[in-house]
Amino acid sequence: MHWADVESSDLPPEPLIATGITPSGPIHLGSLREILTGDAIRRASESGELLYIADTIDPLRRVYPFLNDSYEKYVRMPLSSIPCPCGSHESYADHYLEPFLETMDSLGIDCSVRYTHKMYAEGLYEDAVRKLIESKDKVVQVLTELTGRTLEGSWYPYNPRCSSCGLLGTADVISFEDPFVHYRCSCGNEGMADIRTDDGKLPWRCDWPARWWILGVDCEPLGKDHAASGGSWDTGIKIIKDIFGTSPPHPIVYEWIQLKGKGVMSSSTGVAIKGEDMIAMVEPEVVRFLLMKTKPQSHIDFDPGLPLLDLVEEYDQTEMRYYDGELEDDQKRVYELSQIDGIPEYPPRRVPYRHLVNLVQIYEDVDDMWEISVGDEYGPDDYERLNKRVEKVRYWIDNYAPGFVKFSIKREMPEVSFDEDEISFIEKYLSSIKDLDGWSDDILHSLVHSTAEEVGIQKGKAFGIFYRMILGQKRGPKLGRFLMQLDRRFLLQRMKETLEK
RNA sequence: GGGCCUGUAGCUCAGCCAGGUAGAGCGAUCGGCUCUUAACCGAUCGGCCGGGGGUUCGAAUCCCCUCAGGCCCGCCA
Repeated sequence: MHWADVESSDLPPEPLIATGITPSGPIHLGSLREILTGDAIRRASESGELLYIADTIDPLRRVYPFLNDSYEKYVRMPLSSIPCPCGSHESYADHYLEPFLETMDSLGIDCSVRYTHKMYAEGLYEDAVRKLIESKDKVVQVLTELTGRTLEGSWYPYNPRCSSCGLLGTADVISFEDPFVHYRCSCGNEGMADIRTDDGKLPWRCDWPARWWILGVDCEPLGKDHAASGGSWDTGIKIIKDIFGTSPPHPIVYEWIQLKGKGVMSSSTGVAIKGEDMIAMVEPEVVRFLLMKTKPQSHIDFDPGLPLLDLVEEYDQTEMRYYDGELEDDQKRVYELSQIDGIPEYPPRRVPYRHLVNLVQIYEDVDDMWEISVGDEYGPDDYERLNKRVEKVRYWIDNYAPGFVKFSIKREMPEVSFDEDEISFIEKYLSSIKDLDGWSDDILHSLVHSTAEEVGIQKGKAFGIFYRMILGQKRGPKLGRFLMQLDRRFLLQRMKETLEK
């Protein structure tokens, strides 16, 4: 049974699944794992709802490396109240959230988005805050017991936001006169926070169980950092049981995704691939595939370089086998859970990604590529799919491909020279193919061998001639196939030109 | 010190939850083809399932112990 089906069998038929993020920086593939894990569970359940809770009231922790120094003054201010870094979004939080929400949409994730600053502003937290404040001693006891630390005397299960400086966590609570929390801020301001509004927030360890209680959460994927003993998951369980009197959600602990050779993905260190980047380099189905085929508790070493091609190829192959009926149940399920918008009625035909890496560098224009190279083998229905994949391949080549896969056809004769042997090779080869009717990969390829033998030069040298003449570099794509992709007149013309020099 | 996860073919992993003849992809080798790469097709090679013990007619799978690796564990989230 697929992991998503196993997990959902432990849940009520219509579970409420919650996941969340603090949008303090670019949102990366690791966060995609959280929401996609939730999405898989939702799909595996008969029906149910998936929530994406953006912790927008959370304060900016520090000036991250990707921010400029002007953000110093916003440290400790809620992300929803900080100006957008680029100026075109409503807030700092939206700046990072918006592209990610678009990515989630492209991935076919059906969820409703909640913003914690709005949840507080709408008064959703009122009862929870009151309960926690009234049970303060009990809360302190839980946190002390489970975390093994002692809380400061000034600790309070509610952090007011100072009405003067706008910062969170800088005020000491003096008293609670329902529904107002009286506080004194380190900036000198004294004020009152209304727990029915977003005048303040709960500290994380209280906020999390409060959410479960308020929303009635049945299931929540959580990163392994939360799951460590004495962590916020442990304390959350105890708080929801003892203070709110209900049960905690069913947890699904997921492992981190590492960037091959660079360590764990993390927004704050910049070791990360943004969600947007993922769907820019491969189809969204492939992104889902990566996460659906891997159990949440296994860590993933993601390598966006050459191994990315293996991933795409594996997806294509799984897809073909799905329609051939060759897949085992689990693999079938992986394929189904990887789809964006239902399972295609007919098997989608895709030009192999690996092959496109070459074609894309030969043809600037997709229509030329279609016309000259792939159109014969594929039908009109495949054109749109090709077009999309070509965009992905281009993005990959520009951003993640290793240098040796890159080349460009030189429209003008490159600055290269050839010795006598090479010239006579070109002459012989040219005269062989000039009047040849049936060009094919094999013929062009084996002709290189036979011609090289006739002229008496090394074969490696013979192959190199073409790359130097056409690409201006020593190596290039597999030759027979490559020459076939070129415009025939261009190839002949280039060879003649070389001889004339 | 505590927690979670992972050790299965050269590499990446599936199989473990519901015990019943050890799998896939990639790589390698060979052939197709006197044949560069990052293509294709076919075949072959490759593993006392980290180690030890237990349960069982039977263990990669369940239980206990052990070794190795990864990550997490002040506050905050």
